[in-house]
Amino acid sequence: MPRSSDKPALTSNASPTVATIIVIFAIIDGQLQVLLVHRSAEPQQGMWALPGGRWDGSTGLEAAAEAKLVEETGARDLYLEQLFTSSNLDATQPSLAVAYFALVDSKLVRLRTSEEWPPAWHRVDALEPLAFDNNEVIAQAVERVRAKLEYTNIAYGLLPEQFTLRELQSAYEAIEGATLDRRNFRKRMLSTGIIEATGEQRREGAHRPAHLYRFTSRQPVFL
Amino acid sequence: MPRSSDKPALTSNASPTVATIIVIFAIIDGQLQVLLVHRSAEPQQGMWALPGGRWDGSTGLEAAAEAKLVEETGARDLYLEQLFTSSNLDATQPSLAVAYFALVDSKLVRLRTSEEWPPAWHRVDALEPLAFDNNEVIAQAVERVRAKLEYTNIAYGLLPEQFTLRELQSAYEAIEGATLDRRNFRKRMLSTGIIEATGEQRREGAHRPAHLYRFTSRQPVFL
DNA sequence: TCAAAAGTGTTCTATCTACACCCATGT
DNA sequence: ACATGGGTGTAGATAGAACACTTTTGA
Repeated sequence: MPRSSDKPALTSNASPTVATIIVIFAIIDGQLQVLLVHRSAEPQQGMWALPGGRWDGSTGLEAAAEAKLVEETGARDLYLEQLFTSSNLDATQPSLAVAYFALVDSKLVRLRTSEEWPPAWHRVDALEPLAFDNNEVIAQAVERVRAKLEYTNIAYGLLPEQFTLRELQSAYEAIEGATLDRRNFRKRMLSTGIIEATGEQRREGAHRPAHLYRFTSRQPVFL
Repeated sequence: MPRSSDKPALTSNASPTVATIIVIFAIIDGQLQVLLVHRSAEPQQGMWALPGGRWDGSTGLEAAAEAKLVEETGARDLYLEQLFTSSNLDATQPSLAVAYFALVDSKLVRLRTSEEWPPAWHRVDALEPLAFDNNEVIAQAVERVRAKLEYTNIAYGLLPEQFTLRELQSAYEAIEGATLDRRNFRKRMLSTGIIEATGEQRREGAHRPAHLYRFTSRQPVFL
């Protein structure tokens, strides 16, 4: 889908640089957190920033974002969705950033630890000022995830194959930033049909064991 | 927001070309229609396509899209929103297309007519095969507009400053592709508070005059 | 037997849906 | 007076919100 004009292209003064950046979410310690890297080079050296990198055009955009995601998390087959594209005018040359967001199961993630400042999880509700307009990008991503939680099954990206209803509810509560009623939550989840019981249970601790559930589909589904 | 990686950029093999394309919607003859241009040059010469053009980097992306919109419609201050960005792998060089959609009041539009094949409105529910993946882009735009109609005031983009409830309802019906109950529609619109009576009426034809309404806000508002 | 989390139903409220008649005007 | 579209209210159904006690287990 290149140009679709009926007119010849304008002469470009400088070739734009294109970057992909990713907002990677996980639920950690019952909190919605985002993965940030430490900038070791100018500009904005020393600040925390979203992972990303220059797009070299050798693959599709989404494939490039996915590669970056795998590089940072070691995990595959995660939920990945495009957010938006922004252009930057104050740079010396035209540049674009295509932002994505991803949902990962924190238990599957293995972060790089070799560097002096390794990537780290940060709570979205208490972020320091980040490089570029990354705070704004994250805010938009959070908004999108919150909205989609209501009418899609995207929570599957945050949870393992099997999970208890309590774990699912905790994920919802972390993202919505509110506590939910256990009975109503259960009714809602089961009535929409996005999850189903596996028949198995999990015993842990001095209390009644919890039934395990799975998502009926691990593809994006609208309700 | 250029690169936000902690690593040096990869060497790019070719500079990507970036294009903006716009899905321009209007309600015409009670139908949701989209503005298409005729491709006079290869590739895809002779096919209908979405208006767009190469981004030269001299302005922001959205400003470029807006300029194209003004060029095609002659109208200003319209609703414009980014849809998504797609990359094209089969082109000889890397390319990106950033798609936008716009809502315009058909009465304000003055199309160019000088060319042999001037731009023309086409019904979205009966589109022929278009250039590139434009059919898919339009389908996504329609879906987005339908969804946003439910929980935002974006319909203001399609209507003049003042309008009757019947006109507003017709716009909703054209987009949703369904007929609505007059009484329920009125209650819903007024209870959400997105519109208000102007106090004026409009007489036309041998029947009771209709009250006129306006949107309480002509900025994007979520309900 | 106690502590700790899992599991379960009912009532109330608000919202949405369906539906039919009178009103103001121009011809 | 009649044809045309504008304007209005109510009753039933549905969905969401509030709310407390019993069950199962390990220690």
